Amino acid sequence: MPHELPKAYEPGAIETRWADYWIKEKLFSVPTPPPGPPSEKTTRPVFTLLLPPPNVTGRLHMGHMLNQTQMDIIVRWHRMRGFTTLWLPGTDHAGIATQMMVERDLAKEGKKRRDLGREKFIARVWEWKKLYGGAILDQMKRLGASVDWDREYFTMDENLSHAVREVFVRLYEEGLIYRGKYIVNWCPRCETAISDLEVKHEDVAGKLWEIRYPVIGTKEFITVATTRPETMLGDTAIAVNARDERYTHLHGKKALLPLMQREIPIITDELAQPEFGTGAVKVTPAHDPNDFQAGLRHDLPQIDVMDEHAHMNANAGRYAGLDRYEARKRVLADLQAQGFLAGEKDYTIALGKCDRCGTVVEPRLSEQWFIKIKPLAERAKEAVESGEITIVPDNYRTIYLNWMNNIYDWCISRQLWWGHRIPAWTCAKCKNVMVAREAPLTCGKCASTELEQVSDVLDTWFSSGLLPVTTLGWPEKTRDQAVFYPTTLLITAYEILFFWVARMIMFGCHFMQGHEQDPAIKQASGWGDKKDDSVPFRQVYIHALVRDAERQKMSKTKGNVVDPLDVIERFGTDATRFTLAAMAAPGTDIAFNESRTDGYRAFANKIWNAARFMFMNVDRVEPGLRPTPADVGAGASPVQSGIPVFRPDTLEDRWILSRFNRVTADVNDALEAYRFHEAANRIYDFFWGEFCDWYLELIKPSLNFEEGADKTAACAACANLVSLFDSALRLLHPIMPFITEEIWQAMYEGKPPLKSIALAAYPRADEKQFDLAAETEMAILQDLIVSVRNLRAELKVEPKVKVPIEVFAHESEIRAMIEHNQGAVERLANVEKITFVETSLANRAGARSTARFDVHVVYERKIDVAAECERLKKELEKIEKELANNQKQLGNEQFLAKAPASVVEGMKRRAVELKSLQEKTLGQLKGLGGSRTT
RNA sequence: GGGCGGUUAGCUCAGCUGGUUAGAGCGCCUGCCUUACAAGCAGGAGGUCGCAGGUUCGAGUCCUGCACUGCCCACCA
Repeated sequence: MPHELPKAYEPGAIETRWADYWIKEKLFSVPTPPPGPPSEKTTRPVFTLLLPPPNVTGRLHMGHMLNQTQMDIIVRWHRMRGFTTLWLPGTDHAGIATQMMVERDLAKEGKKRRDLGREKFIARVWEWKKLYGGAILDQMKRLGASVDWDREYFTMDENLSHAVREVFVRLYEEGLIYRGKYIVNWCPRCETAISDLEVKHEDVAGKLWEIRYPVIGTKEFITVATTRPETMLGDTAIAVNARDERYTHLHGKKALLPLMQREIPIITDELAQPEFGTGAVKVTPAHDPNDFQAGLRHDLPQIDVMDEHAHMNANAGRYAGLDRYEARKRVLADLQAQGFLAGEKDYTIALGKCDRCGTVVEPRLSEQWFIKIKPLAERAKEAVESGEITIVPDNYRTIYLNWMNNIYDWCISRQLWWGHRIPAWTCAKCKNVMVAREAPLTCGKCASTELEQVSDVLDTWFSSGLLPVTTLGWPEKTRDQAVFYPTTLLITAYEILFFWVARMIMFGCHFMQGHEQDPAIKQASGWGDKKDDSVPFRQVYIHALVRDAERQKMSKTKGNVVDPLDVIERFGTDATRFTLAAMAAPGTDIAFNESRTDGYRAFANKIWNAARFMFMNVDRVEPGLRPTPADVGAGASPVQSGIPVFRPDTLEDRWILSRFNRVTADVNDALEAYRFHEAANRIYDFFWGEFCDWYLELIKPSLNFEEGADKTAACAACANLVSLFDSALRLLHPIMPFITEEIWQAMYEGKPPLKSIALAAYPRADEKQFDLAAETEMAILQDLIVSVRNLRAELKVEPKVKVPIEVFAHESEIRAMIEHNQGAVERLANVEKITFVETSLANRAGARSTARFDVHVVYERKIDVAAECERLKKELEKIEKELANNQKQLGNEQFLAKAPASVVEGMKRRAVELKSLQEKTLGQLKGLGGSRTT
């Protein structure tokens, strides 16, 4: 074994080397399972996971890293447990986001996209994509994400685009896609419609203005309130509530719109609520969704007073050309001057802003394409209600269902250039619009050949919502689909629960329903009995957001973005992954804290040095020893797979074997429930706190031929050490893939039985290896050693001085056990000699007692008597407080009657212990000449 | 306006279905370069679990109210 390893672990070179190796060897590629009769290989369980596709021109941030770390842990874990494991990577063309970046780039040259024209602009975006696209995938490689790189996709790949067109046409034919002129959210900067989800509301201090409209034929005015006075230029009515008696006399009358001198009717409509403001409301059908609906009810004209830049247009009369806010100022000034402004109040408004660029969104009347969402939502709701899809943690289930219940039609058209173009054509002559799979040659209505494709593209989420079906070959019926659909799991952040997860469920259920596999394909794939399932995945795990150390959301504008690559550079990928795993308790956001990562870098170093220890000793004792290929990869029980079988002989062997199996059980359970922090912490505590701190220390004499150990014993210790180390590495591998691979490969001196530890079997707990007796005995031994160390510190014994101790064992078995492990006590507690005595040592100074033994360090104390008295008093106080509590409980008949026997029993045992401790501490205090003051 | 979280040691966080003495990492204090590891080892200090009630033999854990804090959803002028 290679013992010439550097003393400190340097992750950088090692990590990039293995990352490259995994890719070069195509270790994580999953070819389509071969046709033919099912073989053992093809009947293994399948695990499929779709990577939430990052934006093609994006850069890795902490959120990605958390997301990918969790996925990689789950994926590696499944792979090691023998699943056929497919993790599908890809990138999203990210319509608006990418277009914005290129526009910004163009702006540096002083150009706008319209200067280039559509075709040239798109060519430029593709260039940009070539240049910057996929950078994030390279970054993923650095994380060790074990995806199938041979199946990488891009949402604008030809096959995916084809599927998108097919979906559009089908939905249109089913009447689920329609086109119409409605009020949509319009971003004047992006010059496109955006969906409700892409609008972020923000409470800002605004004003509520009251405007008086003269009622024609009277001397009265009717006063309305508005937060957007500039839209009054497009008013086509005033509404009052029919129940509102204040306005009964005005029903049917007309008002004169100030500034525009237009006559508008006073109508009655539920839109106006008597409780609010003056009870009268201006109706602007072209600029407000509610007014729009009211307009339809009353057949009101729609007067659009703004253009796509939110500048006033010709309909705004002399305000034409002004920006909306400039127009607002002028309108207000004019109203004021003419005496129509009745009041101004402070008012908090929820201002809608474009999710992408932050520009204030303007409700705008325009021709758009929509998906009739309710029919799709029904099935998507059912899929979750029925448990076909489970959402973890389950509070997101409610959130999801709520959203589905209150869903509105989805505006899918965007006035952008970058994206999937809508497969619809307009006839230049008769304006007929045709939706088709391929460009039609002639107009279906007037036979004209002057047809032009609709210029809009689709919302990015339209294509990403289809990924589970399209990446596996839909609309064809492929073997991949038969095998891998439905995917098993989706891991994502809650931010995109509605944007993406909900849409995938809607689309997946809709398009896979009845998309029965050709029986021949099913049969040939060897997966024939798979239930026909339309859901895109069976489980969704929602994880938290990564925030900065101050819990702030990371954002570029705040400048508090932690660059994961920077962290990786300084601490290593393994340590960074471990940090994210260890902090990822379900439910709460993660405040990323570098000091934790620093701690886990130390953990990696600890593992490294434990490995060095192993290599050094094996080399010295039995250089030929190395793991044997025996069971690697077969899913054999832990500790026994792949290595010289672990043969417990000594107490520490039995103990560590038992502990390993318990930890293994816990880790598997934790991963099953996505309790990453628990899995990580269990391994950490085991490896450092038990394996390194105790086991390695305890086997040193055997390895060094001390305390009567002969060659056989030394070899046995080496074999067990190698065995256990191999298992521990496999247990840790999903979280820290690099260091485990490095050490594992080194153990096999470059000739491993498998190409990678990633393909080896994951440890499984064997309950037969649980050894309660060994754990109990070991606990006593540890307790004894710690007690002596404790006493040494109190007595201020020089570190190098070995001291004699006296031990009174309360039971003969305990005495025998301690005698048997005498060497360990002497070494680990720096003890010269152990003398067993037959009477209690409790009242002596420099003594300590537990339920199982009393121990006394024989040393002439040079202690500060006063300080020691203080300590004892404090100790006593604590004991007595607990005792009082304890006695109270035990004196309570209700408790005795109702509490489970084991609890009562424990309480009684504790009472005895506490009383004896109290007595002994008092004795010590007296021995020191102290008295109790409490 | 609805809904959902959080509040535990100086800092960052664990604590699953209520049960004997509430844990970890970092930081802090004391002492050690003990031939795997000073990125280490040994020992230690530090918490009335946000506040107030309630349920229970028993509450950090369950219920109610309050306070502070964060987030999501929402077409009311």
